Amino acid sequence: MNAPHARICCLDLDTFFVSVERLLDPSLEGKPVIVGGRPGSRGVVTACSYEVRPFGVRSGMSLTKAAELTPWAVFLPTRHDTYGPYSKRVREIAATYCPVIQVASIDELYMDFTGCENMYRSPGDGSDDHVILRVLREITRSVRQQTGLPSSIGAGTSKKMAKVASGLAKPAGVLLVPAGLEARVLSGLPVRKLPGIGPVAAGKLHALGIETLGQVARTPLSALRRIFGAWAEPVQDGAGGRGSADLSRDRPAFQEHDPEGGIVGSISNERTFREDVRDPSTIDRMLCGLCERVCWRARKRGVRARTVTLKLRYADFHSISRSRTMTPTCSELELYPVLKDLYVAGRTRRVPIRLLGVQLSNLGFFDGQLCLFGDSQPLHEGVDAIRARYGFDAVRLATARDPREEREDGASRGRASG
DNA sequence: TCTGGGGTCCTAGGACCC
DNA sequence: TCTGGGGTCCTAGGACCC
Repeated sequence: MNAPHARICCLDLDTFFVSVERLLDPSLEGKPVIVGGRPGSRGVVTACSYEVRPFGVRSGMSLTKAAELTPWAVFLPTRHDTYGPYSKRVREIAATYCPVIQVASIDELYMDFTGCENMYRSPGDGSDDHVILRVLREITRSVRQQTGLPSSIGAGTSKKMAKVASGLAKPAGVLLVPAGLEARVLSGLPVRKLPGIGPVAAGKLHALGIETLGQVARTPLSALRRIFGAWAEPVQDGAGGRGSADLSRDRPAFQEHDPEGGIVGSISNERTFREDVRDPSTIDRMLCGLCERVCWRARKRGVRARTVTLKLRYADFHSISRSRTMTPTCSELELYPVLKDLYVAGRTRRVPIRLLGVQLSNLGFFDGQLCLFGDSQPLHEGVDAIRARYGFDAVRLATARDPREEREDGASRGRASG
């Protein structure tokens, strides 16, 4: 068994959504930019530029809070459809350098350069680690030249080490943690730096006086089990710089650039209302619209679901879910009545509703040629054919249509023709 | 810190079967 | 009829990631 080398690399696009917005509007370059939505809306920061970080703005923070901290920032809506092609292009560039790639998310991918050192060695190169470092710098240069996007790469002996290193390398840097030096790099870092330690676990660790990854590495496993359960060992290994280096073993990552193309275990859509809602017809319309949308996405992927789940969040943020497992389906005509049942069963409080969500899980592939829906098959085929050409909103169930939308449509048509 | 939307995985209890 | 244990499925909730 050969000793491990730092050949697992994590490429992470710096402030990805902001960077794409700047490519599309160069006047944003150098300005404080926050992507997520208008400051008044009920949303969170999905990405923010380095200009606003000294003021405390972070992704995940409410837009209201972000607007308090940096009212002078440029606030942009998140345009998810826009970013995918850039992500795909970066992936293609990485693939020209490395044979083994695992896509982790829209702005993050892993590469395994094990055995590639000699392929890249040129006269005058030093150690194998130096060869890899040179290649990684070349990759970030290529990404910048070919897409305009800044990126950082971390390298280490495991995925977790590479991920942490990429964070330390930002912005626009490359950092390789040589085999054997992991603990030295990690031991002083705050516990939140390790993937898998979130706000809740960090709070429990702090309560025990544990602040750094070095302390986590020295904490008895039994104590960590009480906090992390089944994850205790991977977390402690990670804190010590050990961990999985296998890019193939994990489930194939969800491919966000091609939202309907990946293999996923569930399909869900949820929506927060602009204002908390009591009106039953508004709730009904949202429920129907969400049901249509997840069913449409399932049919596009060729899957049916055995389980449907309704998610409901009250105005006071208390959330519940109600699910039912049944004969596999991807027809809104079958699922909508089930969802209404689940809603009636789950809506036990009189508090207004903040959010509704619908999730399909227990997915299985079906053969598109089979008669799936009985009498309603021609209907679904017709609806989906129209949507394939004109988009989801081209056809809607009557329940999902908002009478106000129709008035607005009419008004805008009136303006356009007048 | 008045908190989006898309996912993944784990836990724990109860039903049901052998 | 009572009792026990193990396995699997379903349901509900929650932590975490980007």
